[in-house]
Amino acid sequence: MPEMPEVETVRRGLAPRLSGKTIVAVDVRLPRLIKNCDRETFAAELEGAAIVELRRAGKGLILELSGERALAIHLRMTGRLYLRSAQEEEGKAVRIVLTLDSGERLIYADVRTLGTLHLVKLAELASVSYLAKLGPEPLSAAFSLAYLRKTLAANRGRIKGFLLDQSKIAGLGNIYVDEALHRARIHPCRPTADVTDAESARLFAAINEIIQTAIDNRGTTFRDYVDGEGKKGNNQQFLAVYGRTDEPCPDCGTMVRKIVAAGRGTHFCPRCQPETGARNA
DNA sequence: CTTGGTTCCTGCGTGC
DNA sequence: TGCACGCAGGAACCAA
Repeated sequence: MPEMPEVETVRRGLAPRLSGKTIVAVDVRLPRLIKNCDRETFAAELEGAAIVELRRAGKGLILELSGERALAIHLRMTGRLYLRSAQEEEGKAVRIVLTLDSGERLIYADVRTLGTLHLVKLAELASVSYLAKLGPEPLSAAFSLAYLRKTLAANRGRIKGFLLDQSKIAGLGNIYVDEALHRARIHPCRPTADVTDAESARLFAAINEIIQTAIDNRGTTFRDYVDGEGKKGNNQQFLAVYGRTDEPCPDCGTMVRKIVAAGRGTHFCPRCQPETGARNA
């Protein structure tokens, strides 16, 4: 499940290897992944296009092309974007292949086929729904403690759903939300409006630390994620609660519990993250 | 306006 | 050993 650190790792790996190359052939094997045009238009517009750069916005990848075009790619759950030489095997569940003038192939693979591709004019990138309403990103200047406090106070839901909402904070997904809440010692079902100043300060630091560590470790491979070279991440060994149901909390030894919150599997330590939140005040 | 529930999709783990 | 079933979850969509 690629979140911001995984998508950023893919971007960093691929960007220097894609810049300046030209797409010479397009092989669309699953057209339904292309959301805003048919496969013929997709192929016709991409063939001959040069790659200017690869950018990222939240969990989205944006391949900026010559001719004021852009290809927006969202990996969703099991999407993979990686480069293969002409000789290498293409891998499994390959859905779209872009062959470059170097002979390399930029491969989009996706087991569960929930990923999306939008080919748009550069000026119309904001019309891609998931790019239109992104909040500030962790580690950016726009993501400040003041912003977090103000937005938490204005929201009426619970903290787990709030942190998953890309319009509030861009780039967090289920793994890093659980990890950040654990580090901040906040119960996932806590109403956002009840979060104290001390807790919001802990949460602010936790989000930035968790995301920075995950980027440093080239992302978390829980099941499917691989980087632009097809390699797994290293961050999974540093997870405290995600995927560790009934294992001891690394901080206190209490067994990690799993519940459903905001419709997602949610992992937390009942001792470090008590329901009231008053214990650590 | 907000927020919660449902749906999409397929491989894998579980249990009988 | 084989098979049915539930689960994984980001975002669109709909309903209240």
